[in-house]
Amino acid sequence: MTTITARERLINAAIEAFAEKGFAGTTTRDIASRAGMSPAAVYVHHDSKESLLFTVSLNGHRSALEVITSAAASSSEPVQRLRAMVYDFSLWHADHSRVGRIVQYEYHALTDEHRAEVATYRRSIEKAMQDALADGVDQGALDVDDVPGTAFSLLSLGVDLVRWFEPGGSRSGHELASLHADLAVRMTRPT
Amino acid sequence: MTTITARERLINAAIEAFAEKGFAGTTTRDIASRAGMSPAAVYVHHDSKESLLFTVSLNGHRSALEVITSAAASSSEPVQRLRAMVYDFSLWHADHSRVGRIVQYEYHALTDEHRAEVATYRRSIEKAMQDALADGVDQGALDVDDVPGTAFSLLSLGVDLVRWFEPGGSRSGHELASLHADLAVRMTRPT
DNA sequence: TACCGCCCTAAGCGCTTGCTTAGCATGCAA
DNA sequence: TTGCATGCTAAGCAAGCGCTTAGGGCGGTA
Repeated sequence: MTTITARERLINAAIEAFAEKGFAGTTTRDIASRAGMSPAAVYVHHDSKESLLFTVSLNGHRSALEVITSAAASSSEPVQRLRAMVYDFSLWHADHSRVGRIVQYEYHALTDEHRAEVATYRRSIEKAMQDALADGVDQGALDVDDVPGTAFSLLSLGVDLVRWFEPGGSRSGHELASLHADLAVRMTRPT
Repeated sequence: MTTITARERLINAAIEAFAEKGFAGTTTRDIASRAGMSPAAVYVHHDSKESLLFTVSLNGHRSALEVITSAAASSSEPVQRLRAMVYDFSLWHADHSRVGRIVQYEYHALTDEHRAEVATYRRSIEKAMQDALADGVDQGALDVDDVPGTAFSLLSLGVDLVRWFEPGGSRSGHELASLHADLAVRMTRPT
């Protein structure tokens, strides 16, 4: 059986609140009441509002990196691998649009130290996509003029989902992930 | 000669502040001091903090719509027109990354009435891109499976620039706009 | 000199903020 | 029964918030 600790309940409450109102627009009282606790309870389990943000952001970055890394390892055939990476990365952003919104839009609200720590994950994500494109070009399976720029653009498609995606909307996460994967193949298809 | 009124100075200060710290994270005292005025001066020229945001957001939406509309009118040849639209839209987001950030990320901070007003501009922008793709398909010059989805994805490339673009960075707005235009052509190229 | 209209500010009001402090209830060990 | 650790809260502090009020300074007209 899974027990949710008070600490985790507060983290889940913070995810809801930060995604809905932004970090600066969220009060610690709001987080506490979403978790069904008193305002002081936040500080029993967490150091500060910013450390709650860091926890959410760090977990989110780790999760996103893991998704794209395991997609990269799923195949050695360049087109199939690219498909899997774009599909899974976009699907992650649809399935975790609230965490994703915090990861992307509250990045600047982290302290300098915390932002630096999280930045290493971002670079790893970019590198994974660049490596997949470069390898595909080397193997002659993909045609890409600007590897870093194309890699960044492919990630942008997924990241931008968090700006507007809502579960239950007119398009499912799977549909959007398929669309992005198709576009990725078109973008890198040899003539 | 161009005179900048106190009202405009406050708007420019608000653009700086909102883009840097977000709407909720910005104080009216910060806006006033950036404009070299006292805190009370904000309310001499503007009704509220939110009405300042609305002014910035509305101007930004109008400007972006104008850019993509005139690009759409620049050519009747589908590939050239698509290139122009993607290029200009992305370049606008690079050149106006601070206003663009406010337009995109503070959309939810508007009042319901103001958000509804601004939403009409967003729909017009999406429609312009969809129409350009649909017309290109009709003329047989473009191959697009999912017109609304592809249109949205092309706009995403430009919009996502505001998340990270800084003038003086490693890539210029023109370089990024060229990249996006190239990718757009690849995405819609017939086999 | 007297007056007006325009811009702007000093001061502050009522409220909310992140966070702290002091202490209470519960359960377990001896 | 006593002692103590654990997990929480009531109350509140200093600071900062959006916004208002009352009035000062100044250029132009007469």
